[in-house]
Amino acid sequence: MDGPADDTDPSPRRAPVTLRTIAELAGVHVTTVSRVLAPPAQAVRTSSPETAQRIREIAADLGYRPDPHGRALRTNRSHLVGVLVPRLADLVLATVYEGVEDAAGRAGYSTFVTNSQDDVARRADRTDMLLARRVDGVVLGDAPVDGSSLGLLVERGVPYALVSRRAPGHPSVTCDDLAGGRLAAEHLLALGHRDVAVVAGEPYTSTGLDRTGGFLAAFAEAGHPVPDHRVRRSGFDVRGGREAAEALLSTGPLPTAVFAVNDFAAIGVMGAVRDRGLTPGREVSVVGFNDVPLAAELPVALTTVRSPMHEMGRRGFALLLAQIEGRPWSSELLDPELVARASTGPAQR
Amino acid sequence: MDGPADDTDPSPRRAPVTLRTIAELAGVHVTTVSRVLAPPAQAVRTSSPETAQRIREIAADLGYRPDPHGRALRTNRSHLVGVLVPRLADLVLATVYEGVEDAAGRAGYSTFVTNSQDDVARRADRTDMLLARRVDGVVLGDAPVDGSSLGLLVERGVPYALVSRRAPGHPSVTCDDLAGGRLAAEHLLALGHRDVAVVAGEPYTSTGLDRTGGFLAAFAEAGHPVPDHRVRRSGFDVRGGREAAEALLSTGPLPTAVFAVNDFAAIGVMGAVRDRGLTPGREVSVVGFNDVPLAAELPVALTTVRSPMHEMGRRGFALLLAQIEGRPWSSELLDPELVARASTGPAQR
DNA sequence: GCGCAGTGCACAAACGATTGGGCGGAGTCG
DNA sequence: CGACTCCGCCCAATCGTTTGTGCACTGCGC
Repeated sequence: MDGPADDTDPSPRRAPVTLRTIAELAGVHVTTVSRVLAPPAQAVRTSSPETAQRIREIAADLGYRPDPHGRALRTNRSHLVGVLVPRLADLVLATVYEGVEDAAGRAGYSTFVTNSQDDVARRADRTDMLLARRVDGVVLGDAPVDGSSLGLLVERGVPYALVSRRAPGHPSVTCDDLAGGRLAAEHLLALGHRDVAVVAGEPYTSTGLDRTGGFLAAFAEAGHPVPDHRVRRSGFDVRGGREAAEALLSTGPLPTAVFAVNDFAAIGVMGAVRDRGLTPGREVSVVGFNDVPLAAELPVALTTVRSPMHEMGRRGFALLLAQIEGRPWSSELLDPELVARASTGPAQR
Repeated sequence: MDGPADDTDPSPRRAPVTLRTIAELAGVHVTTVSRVLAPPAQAVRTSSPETAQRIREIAADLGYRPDPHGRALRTNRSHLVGVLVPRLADLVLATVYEGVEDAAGRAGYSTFVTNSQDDVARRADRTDMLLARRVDGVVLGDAPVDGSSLGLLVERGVPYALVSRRAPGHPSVTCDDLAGGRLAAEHLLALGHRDVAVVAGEPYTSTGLDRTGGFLAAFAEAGHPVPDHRVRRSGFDVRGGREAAEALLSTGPLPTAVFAVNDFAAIGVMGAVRDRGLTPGREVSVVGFNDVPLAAELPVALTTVRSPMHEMGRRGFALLLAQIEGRPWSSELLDPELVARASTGPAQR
């Protein structure tokens, strides 16, 4: 269709502008240029105002951008961070990543993001790739709750921060999922629901565990413990939610409400509910988690617990940066918020 | 919660292993090591089998990974490519990106991905950032159909490839969207639909334009031209589809079918249909585009035109790589495929 | 007039990898 | 036995940046 570029190459990748280019034009040594152009913070041995001004003008004219490889080689700082997520096609993690990238960009860092697919071998492989790229640190959005898989990083002394999923003893920024589970429970309790079921997510994730845990604790404390057979593990996607819901809805009496630990799983639950000729929010209430934009737009708008996904990403990067720069830091727990919509209503019996 | 790391730093980021480390252990010069470890393709001036073997063993033992910065500095090749997408939180582009990353990884490249938000200023800013990082090329998933915004790349002589959206005269790998629009039209025509509407996407994208164009052409050729007021631009997300559908459904007689150029927009259309007390697939048929995984899982499974998103990403990278390596290349058009589901049925009057 | 401090630069050595060139030694051939 | 070839390896320069140190000059105080 287009064919190879003809050989009268229009722009032969013109010679890059380096410190030396500028130094020659300004009639000074590269050292001087380097010092002038360095961030003001470390401005020792400064030049005369006129020289500095002249150098800055030339640099701006030529559109000088320091070569990150030269810099990295010399300083042993790549200004690169790796980001590991289960799947980028998962809207939740994609949003978290946007937050990471946002904060990283502001701090002069670039990010590599890659999918681990929640697979042990692949995670190791991708981590290895990131380290080979000499990243300054790693943001992990896919950590299993037992903290396994962190060994390689710890061993190499590479800073890391967990986001979305936490693991005890490791730096993390997560949503307060226990509190979030409770919010969902309190909402359903207030609506009169006593006989409920939980689509609990993957048991190796703190998100699944904590949200389920908070929910169950609140029901137990209210005097309505949820029996084990009403709790079922699931994937975090639509199919996972649907499958779990089908199992939960087909055994014994119908629960009056279902809590799914993820919005997409909740969408799957609604599908299963509808398949049985029922309407979400009437015969069976459904609560999700995360409040993805889609949730508000569904035919039956989804009641859900909003988690600050973007914010988690931003703070996760900040936590990582604090470690990289040797500043004090601490893990964070961000507040969830209940958003009541049409998919929940008074318990019907 | 965790506090700063205590000062008995467990692993002081142990000294990295370089060519010199290996050379000293093997009792040879770094040059020799470098040549032994270079990809076999350029194996000139090779060493004796014994030396090579010894070097390779030491390298493997020490887990040597060449420093990409040193290499980039010397070779002027960073093995880095940039990827620009409108939004990573858009499942379609996230999937395309997975394809790019997949192919890039196999070829020894790493990728920076970043959101342009379809905003001119932001796109320029992000492109600039990518160039500052010295990428070897750029994959563009957000190109406007008029090819504007490509100036900076052309001017700098940086190779690029368009994916998902094409622009005449620029290298691209896209779905044959014209054919895809026709597929949707033929499906509806076969079901007896004559009075249809189109949710057309953004007019600055080839995806919106071509899918709409193919659809309209097929209806016109069948003798049932679609009047202008039945075609409405829209965003590519649920909200955009819903808004466009509300406008289309509220003027004049109800169309018997709606074609949305994107699955999420189609979900919005289904929401609007339902809001009017109608059922998708009965009173109003709905066709989407892309076949995202969610489409099959919806309460009313969505009829849609499948586009090879992952494949587009992989081939897009291959197209870029061919340019980087100076091999011949050409743009590609991948075949779409109709997937009929419950959201379409015979025309009802 | 001399010493001294301070200013404004320059010099040079790294960081890790690649690569053209050179140099001994062994093998080949006449 | 000498010349030539080729093998196997080393030398040194280079990419662009940062940074510790040194040097010349100015101006000041005594």
